[in-house]
Amino acid sequence: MSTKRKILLAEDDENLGRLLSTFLNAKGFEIELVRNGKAGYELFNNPKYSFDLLILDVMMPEMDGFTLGAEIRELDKKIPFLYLSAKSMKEDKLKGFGIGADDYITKPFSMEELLARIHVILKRSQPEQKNIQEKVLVGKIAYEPELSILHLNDGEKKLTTKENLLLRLLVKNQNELLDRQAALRAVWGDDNYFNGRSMDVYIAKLRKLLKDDPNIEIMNVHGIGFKLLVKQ
Amino acid sequence: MSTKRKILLAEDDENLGRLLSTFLNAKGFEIELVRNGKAGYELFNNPKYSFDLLILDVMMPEMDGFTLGAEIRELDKKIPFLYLSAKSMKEDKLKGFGIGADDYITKPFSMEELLARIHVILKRSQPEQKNIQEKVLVGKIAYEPELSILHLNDGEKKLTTKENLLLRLLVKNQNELLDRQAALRAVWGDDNYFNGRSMDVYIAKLRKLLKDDPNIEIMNVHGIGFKLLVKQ
DNA sequence: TGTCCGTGTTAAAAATGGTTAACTTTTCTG
DNA sequence: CAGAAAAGTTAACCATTTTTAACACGGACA
Repeated sequence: MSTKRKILLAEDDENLGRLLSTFLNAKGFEIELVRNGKAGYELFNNPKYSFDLLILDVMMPEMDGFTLGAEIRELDKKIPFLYLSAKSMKEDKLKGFGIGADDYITKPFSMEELLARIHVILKRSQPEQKNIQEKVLVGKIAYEPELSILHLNDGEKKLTTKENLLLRLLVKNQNELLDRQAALRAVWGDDNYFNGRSMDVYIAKLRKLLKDDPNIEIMNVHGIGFKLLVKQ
Repeated sequence: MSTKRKILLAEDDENLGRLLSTFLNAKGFEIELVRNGKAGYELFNNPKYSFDLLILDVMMPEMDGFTLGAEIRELDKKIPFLYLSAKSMKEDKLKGFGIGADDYITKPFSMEELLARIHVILKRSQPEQKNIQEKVLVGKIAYEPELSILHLNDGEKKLTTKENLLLRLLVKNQNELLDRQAALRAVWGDDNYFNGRSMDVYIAKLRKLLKDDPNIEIMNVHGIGFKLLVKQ
């Protein structure tokens, strides 16, 4: 659905840099790591790159984080950035916020807290383009997940909540395996036997609906899950 | 230019409450102070008030800050709130962010830092000014929640108390899910069976009124709640 | 090759929701 | 204060959605 968020990480401590980079990568972000302020500025300025968020260490060689943040803020009034710093004094924090930072995290911190704070910032800074209009094409069939509508040959079909949740998952994993248990937890909240049977019923319903396009098939992978196949 | 920002402060510590209240007041905010979670919920829910930001203590009598935050988040997906807490453990912070808080500040903290963080939050959450104003446009229909008036094609319609409370909630969560139980508690005070049926009756009434604009739809999410869809 | 387990399918049961109208309570007004 | 009007609740009935049951089938594997 949504593309990967890109983060510019400026951190001179090799270990911390690698650690953060790996962690955030595993959490679904794309990370560019630089080791000093100057490199950070140049990468930010490089038109080949564009970022959703910057994470800046305060104490760095070449150019410190405060200076870097200030220069970047002059170039871009909106781009969110946060500071990581061992400097926990009130004055430093206020300086950071004064420059226009969105957060100021003092070391040591937990990775999870950093992640939570990143999510807060991204949530608030994304233009909240509620894409209610969004239409996806599944083979020849138009599908509007937000509105739970499937455009079939003989008119629109309004999907029920469960039909919609399940189809959305399948579509998200188009041509890839959708794990049975994962789907159950996502749609039914729990993967017990009865919910499993319920899901099988819904798979049958969706198959009937999707018969509209002969190139679509919901394939079962015995004991593992389902795969929404869209040929050619 | 812009009117004073309104903050709901829920803090049971008399001293801290007074201190914060005075400080933020001096900084140009309008503060409503309550001394426990229940009072906070009621004030937030009171249609005579509307806030730009909530500051919640975590440990409070009657209803703790985590519960309060969670209940409020069900009623309003957008309103920013932050926690103040003596609990500095990672798990508590993550719980706070998990509920949907915009920040989690551990005591003791400096007033200036709090102020800086408030500004960050307000800066980022301003654009989409979702807070209900004098007049809101729901699709093509003008709605004045303060006056309980809906401007329809064939003149004004004065809403009843319940109609207005329910519509106001739906509008606040435009295009997002409004949880059934949360709505019941907010409008009827209790989510028993009969109130549920009553609400269904009111949903029907609102649907009839909103038929004026064919792009508006109150969608049911089976067993979960309702969603006011405004297509465009 | 027979037996288990997971899946396909259909039908019926159960739960939830939509709507209308009767009924009760509250508010207004002469 | 009585009666009417408005608001809100409950009841009844029907529709839709979801779950459960029943039976059939087919692949995996001893």
